[in-house]
Amino acid sequence: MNIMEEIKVNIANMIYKAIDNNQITLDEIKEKIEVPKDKNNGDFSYPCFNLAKVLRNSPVNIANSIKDNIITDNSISKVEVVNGFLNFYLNSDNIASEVLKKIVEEKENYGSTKEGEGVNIIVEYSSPNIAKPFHLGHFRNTVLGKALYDLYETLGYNVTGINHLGDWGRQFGILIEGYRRFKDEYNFDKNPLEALSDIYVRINKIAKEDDAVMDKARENFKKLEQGDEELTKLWKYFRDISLKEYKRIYDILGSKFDSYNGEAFYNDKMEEVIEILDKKGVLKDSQGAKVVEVGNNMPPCIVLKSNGSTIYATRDLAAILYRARTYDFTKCIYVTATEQILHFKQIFEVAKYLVDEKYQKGLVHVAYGMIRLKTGKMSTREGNVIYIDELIKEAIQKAKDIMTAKNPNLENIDEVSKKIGLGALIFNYLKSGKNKDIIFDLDDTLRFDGETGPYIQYTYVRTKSILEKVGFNIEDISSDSIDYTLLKEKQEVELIKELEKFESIIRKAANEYEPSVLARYLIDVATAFSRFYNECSVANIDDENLKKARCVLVYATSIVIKKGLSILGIDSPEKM
RNA sequence: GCACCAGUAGCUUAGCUGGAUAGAGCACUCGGCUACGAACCGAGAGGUCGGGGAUUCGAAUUCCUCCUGGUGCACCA
Repeated sequence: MNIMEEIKVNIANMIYKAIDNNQITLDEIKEKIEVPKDKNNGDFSYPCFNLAKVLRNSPVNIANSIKDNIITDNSISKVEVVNGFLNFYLNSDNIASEVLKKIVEEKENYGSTKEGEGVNIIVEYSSPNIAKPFHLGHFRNTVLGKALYDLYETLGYNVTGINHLGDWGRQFGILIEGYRRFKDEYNFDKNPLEALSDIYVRINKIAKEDDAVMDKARENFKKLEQGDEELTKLWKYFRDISLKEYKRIYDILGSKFDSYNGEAFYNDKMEEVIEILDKKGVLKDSQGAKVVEVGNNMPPCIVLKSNGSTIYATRDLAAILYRARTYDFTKCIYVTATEQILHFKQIFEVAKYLVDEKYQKGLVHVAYGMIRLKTGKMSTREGNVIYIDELIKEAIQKAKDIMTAKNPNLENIDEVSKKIGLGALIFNYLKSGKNKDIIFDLDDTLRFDGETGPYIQYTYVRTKSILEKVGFNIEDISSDSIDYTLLKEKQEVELIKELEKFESIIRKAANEYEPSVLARYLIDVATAFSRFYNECSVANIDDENLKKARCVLVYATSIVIKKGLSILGIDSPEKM
């Protein structure tokens, strides 16, 4: 339990004793205690309105009576009654030393816990359909999934990242058809993925108007599924080209995968799924296809198409079975766009028949909003997309331009501009809730001021800059020798309270599958530090004891920012 | 038509297990570099929390209804 949580429990106990009425339980009190939005109303607040009925008295009288009877310890500096709220002000001396001692002791491990030890979690993310270049949609997915991966890992879980490549399906029948027709028109040595994608766009246009082409595509895929040698070779070629290009981008983004087993991997694992479903008697014929009813106003889940072919749902079901056996997961998280909500609802229902309840209940779909252009939805087939490669290049170039203007003598300017450019890009896609659709706007995406990645990175650079100037080294200090009660300025206390939240923020972000919680928190930390920085000098003061205490505070801030950004997939440069 | 998501300041948004004056950032106006880095900080202006009803001592938050936008609704993934 972290520091504030302990204090909250403590306060609940004090109120419980002060009320001394057996109609109110300790848990009820604890549940009602809240953190006031306005800091002027204290650190914790207990609204007394709901007591009015039980105690047959006015909220204000009740609050006053609690205030008169309460016995506080030295963690509380003041109790006040305002409009029926009982407000508690904490003794900041205690918090300062508890928080900073903890950070000095734990260093880079601050914020990490072991609560997930021995628990297996799968995060399936990125999962691009191969033969298509990486675009903004993939980017949002990849960045979100990577953050979830790291959030759970920080909480001690044993996390497995799976890239469920879209490397199977009728689209390959189409692509093969296109490749046969147009391959001679392209230079596959130079930019193979671009060539493939162009072919894919072209053949799709033709297939749209010519049913014969679509029939041919279906036939191709059917053959591929049956293991046709020539087609398998082609398929492997497409896959290799694509994966090579994706891995280049994953490397840039710092995302890690423990498995690239995509849909094709399950080609020989679907038969068992069909058998199990059949044995359980839930497989039904419907208009020539084999389906499983899932109820709840949902259309049935198609498991075999009327031509006997499998479908993506079949592969996802095979994956659930395989993963339950292979990874013994407690949670299996799927990161995809909102369009697939129905699909996952369906297969999660069907999973009831395949795996134990433990696994079925652990299936989680994390859906995120679409990224659209001002002109409408992105579509590879329509050739109307933002390619991530180009966007990254633009971001890095802009960072470099700014740095050559502001800090022309910086060493490693290329390396740093890469970190800043990517920081801006990644942060932009993680800072708001995942449910929100995003309408792409280049100027907005590449902002560097205000609530952005570079703002937080800049704050980190300032912490390092101070520590460098005073020659601070964490290894040299012993925490006991430092008087943290000297940190009394408003800005110091606020900053310390922000740093204290780190662990509970990580937990909240993970529980809600919402990295934006962490992203927004880092803005708060950076803002609190900037205010401190503006008001409280560290290097230029005479009081050596105060200087030491402030140095630790600066150090502690640097730890939290660097680690927080790293979870989001953003590097912290030492200088910029 | 049915289901899910979203609608908060000019723009991007936080707050949504009900609590005190709805917080930020961008843009705008004003102030702060002979300063540990101004990619910063402070102040100001800007809000019918999509509309209407209900529940409640109290609603941006819960419920109902309507409007707008997005997405999905059987052999694509």
